[in-house]
Amino acid sequence: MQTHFTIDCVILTFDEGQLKILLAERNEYPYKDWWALPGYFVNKYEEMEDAVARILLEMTGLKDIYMDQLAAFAGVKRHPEGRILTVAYMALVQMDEVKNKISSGTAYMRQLKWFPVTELPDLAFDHKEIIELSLDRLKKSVNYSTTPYELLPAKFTLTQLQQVYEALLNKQLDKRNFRKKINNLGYLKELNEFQKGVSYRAAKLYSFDKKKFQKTFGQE
Amino acid sequence: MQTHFTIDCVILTFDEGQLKILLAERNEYPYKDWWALPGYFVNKYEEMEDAVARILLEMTGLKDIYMDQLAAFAGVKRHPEGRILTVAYMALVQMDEVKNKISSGTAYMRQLKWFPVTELPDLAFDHKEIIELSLDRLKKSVNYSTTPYELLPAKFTLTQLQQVYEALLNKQLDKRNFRKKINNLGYLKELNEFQKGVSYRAAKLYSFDKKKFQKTFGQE
DNA sequence: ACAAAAGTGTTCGCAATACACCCATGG
DNA sequence: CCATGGGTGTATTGCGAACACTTTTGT
Repeated sequence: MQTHFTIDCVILTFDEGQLKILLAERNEYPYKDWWALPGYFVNKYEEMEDAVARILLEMTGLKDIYMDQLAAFAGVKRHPEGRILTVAYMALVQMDEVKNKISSGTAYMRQLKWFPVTELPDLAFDHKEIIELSLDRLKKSVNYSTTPYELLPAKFTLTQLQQVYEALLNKQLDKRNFRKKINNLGYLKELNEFQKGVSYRAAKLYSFDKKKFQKTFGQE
Repeated sequence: MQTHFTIDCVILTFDEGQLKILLAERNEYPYKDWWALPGYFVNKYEEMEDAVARILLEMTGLKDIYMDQLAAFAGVKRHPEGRILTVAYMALVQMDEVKNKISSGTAYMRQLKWFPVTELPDLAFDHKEIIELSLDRLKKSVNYSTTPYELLPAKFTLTQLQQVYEALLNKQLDKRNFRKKINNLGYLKELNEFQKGVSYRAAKLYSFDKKKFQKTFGQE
């Protein structure tokens, strides 16, 4: 009547025009040497939310990141020792904020690496399925949530925003239509600042006004 | 590192113009005499999906019903014996098909009863939260899924369909606009049959063409 | 001057909304 | 003949989709 209980973390970011996911190379059986989602066991007297934060920190070095529950996976045959129930959580992070903080503080994995979601390696357990579910969920959330802005730095160009949309929706968008739509959203602030360090016309920077978003959407 | 593991079932139907949920009166501590979602423990070597079907059958007498995973709930303090992780599943059923089959085959609960979701009793554990999550999820699915038709008998009137939409969305809809929209969906079949036993003009019956729905929506 | 990406408007069709009356039936 | 719900159309508005050229900047 009891089961082992783990948390797995789907950590996504946007980098080099692509959605990327953070994977760990396992250093333990089963699936030694395979790539897998960062995850570990929940402690006996630990609240699930606390476990999520702890495991995220131990496995990746990241903290203070909001994680959303995806689903529970509980195949009896997932692991030779018997059922391991895992609850998958998903987080969106900004590459700039995170890239120097990533570190695996555990011997249970050998290294961490970002993979474009379009070029995933073979994955341990049912982790491929978990990732696909998370991408599906994200796709549905693009137009109703803060999803795109969680993947971008605080100041971003409209082209970057469009690339995020395109990566999430997995299709190309028309530039003029996209910008028209974005203009009507009402929760983007046009800054008087421009992109730097590019060898072509610098784009204007925008920021996301979370308060306005919540007012117009009534929470989310 | 191990946890108790249960399944809880959110079973919804549409009856007397209202969304209703099937609840069980507990006959065991903790929360003896409280109303709760039908649910029970998963066996050690049992796949989660099998457990869902078994528990649904044992607790309610229902079988061959598709259940969708909602989420996992795992508060350490939910139960005096320590953590009980529960995975909540949701099903939509048609009252006509189901009303004579409902029976609790377990001493662990005293009776089963349908409650309008707008008039819930006090609930055991965090079951209120689970129900609210399921209603949220349903609301989002109304326009993109077969949700409304799973709650209705095979033949239904447009007014019934509108009532289902209204109950799910929790707001009133305009009759003419609703019917126009429904007409454009393309996956409803107008039958040459009429409502019976009403003391006013009988409404035409319609049926849901699942194949057409899947063709136009590409699965769901 | 060239390469690269920024930025910008119009037209069309569809879908959502608002809104009120007559019709058919059973009792 | 009356009560009850069934059934119907039009005008307006906003949004999504299609579509191509000029401007700015750094090198």
